[in-house]
Amino acid sequence: MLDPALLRSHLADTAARLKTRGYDLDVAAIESLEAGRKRLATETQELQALRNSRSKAIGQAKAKGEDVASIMAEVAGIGDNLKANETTLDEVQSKLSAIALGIPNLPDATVPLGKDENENVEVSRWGTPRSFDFSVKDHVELGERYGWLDGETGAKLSGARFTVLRGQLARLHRALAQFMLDLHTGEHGYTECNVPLLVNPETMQGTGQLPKFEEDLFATAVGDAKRYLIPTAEVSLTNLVRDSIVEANALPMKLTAHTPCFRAEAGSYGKDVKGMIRQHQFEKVELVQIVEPSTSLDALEELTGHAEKVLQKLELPYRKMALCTGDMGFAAAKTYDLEVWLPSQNTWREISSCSNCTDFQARRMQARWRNPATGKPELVHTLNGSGLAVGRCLIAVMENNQNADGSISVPEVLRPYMGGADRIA
RNA sequence: GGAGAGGUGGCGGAGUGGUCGAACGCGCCGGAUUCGAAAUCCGGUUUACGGUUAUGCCGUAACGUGGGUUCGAAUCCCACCCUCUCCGCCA
Repeated sequence: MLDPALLRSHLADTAARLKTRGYDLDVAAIESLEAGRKRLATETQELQALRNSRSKAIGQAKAKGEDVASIMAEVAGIGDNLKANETTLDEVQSKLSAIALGIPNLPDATVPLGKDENENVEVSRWGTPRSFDFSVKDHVELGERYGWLDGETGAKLSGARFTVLRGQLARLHRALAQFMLDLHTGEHGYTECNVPLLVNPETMQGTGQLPKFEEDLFATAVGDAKRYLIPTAEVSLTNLVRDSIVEANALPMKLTAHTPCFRAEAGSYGKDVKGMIRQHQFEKVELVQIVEPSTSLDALEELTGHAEKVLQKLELPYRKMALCTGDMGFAAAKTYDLEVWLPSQNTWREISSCSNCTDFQARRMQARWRNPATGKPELVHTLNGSGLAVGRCLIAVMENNQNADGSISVPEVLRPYMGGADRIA
């Protein structure tokens, strides 16, 4: 959520900034609702003040044993007026808040302007795509060869976009997740968390998935309780500080978790249908930081570096992209994507997305810290990033490390997790 | 699933219809005392929104959530959520 003050006092400017990310703010609707809200709020408060003072007078009169009939008569009509006013005010406020919950974050000033992914800016590149002296296979072919990767059975069990992994490939998948967690906890200072995968609607609203993107989520309903499967551990980790005030010395808070992620992938029909690039269920090691507002831009650089470190240690070539205003996610003020090289597609594919959400999620969550300078609770800034998507990372390792005979070399850093094996076949 | 207890300010904990935004204690902040500290004493110590002759003052709202009764609700009624204890079941 944006600061409501922006919608009251700097509406035109805010609309212009949102326009750069392709969002059309309904300025006229907000102006008229806002005018009504202010008038109704003032009137309601005046009526309440009147009622309170009269009621108090009744109490005092009664205490002295005086007759209260005349005051009672005087106050009789207030209640109905007040109720009508409050009802209308509630309606106006819920309309305003429905609008507010649907407005994306404002882009940071350093974000390149652009309308879609074609205008993202390459910031840096690491490693060199390997040149093969044989014809490269994609991960599906490499995986099916040994019965490691089985999309057909996945479809039998659950439908399209589900995959079964077996044997050495399943182990390599686990090794990747373990390696990532160990790296982030051991060298980058993150605290490992094990978090709920099913969360309530309040939690989903806190990070911005609800109310706008419900169709992207898998939902469950047991009795009257509605819960959603997390599309990313960002949801659970970030909401750890929902409705709380953290002390300054607890910041920055650096959290990581390895979880399955569930995405409905509505609207992506026909995209990446083959293999395990785009699945309804995949695993990810997530990085989240809760920081003091003044440090969040630096924290984004740091957090992105932590994700990059995984790729570097795995010796996978990648490039770092600064997303343009038109391509950023709903909650993000600034985002870097990491794209890994996939030989079979002869292109770069997203494997991590690291965002600074500034106070956007914090405001939705009422997540605050006590600023020693003011002594007051103030909103924190939240950041998140994939470090990394395990399934896509597995694909990248398979394809980049494949040998002419179809075997796959195990990256040095994963060997301890693979019983010392240097290749799987 | 059955039975019971409870949800109040940073924490503990009073408060069962009328100056209750809320006693008291702890914690925290400022001051006094002290060479300094401890102890002691005095004062202060929630948040949001609105208005202001604004480093202050005034109004409104908030005692799990949402409704209801009432001139007036932390207090009474209803529904829901959550926590705890015991029993059952269970990885």
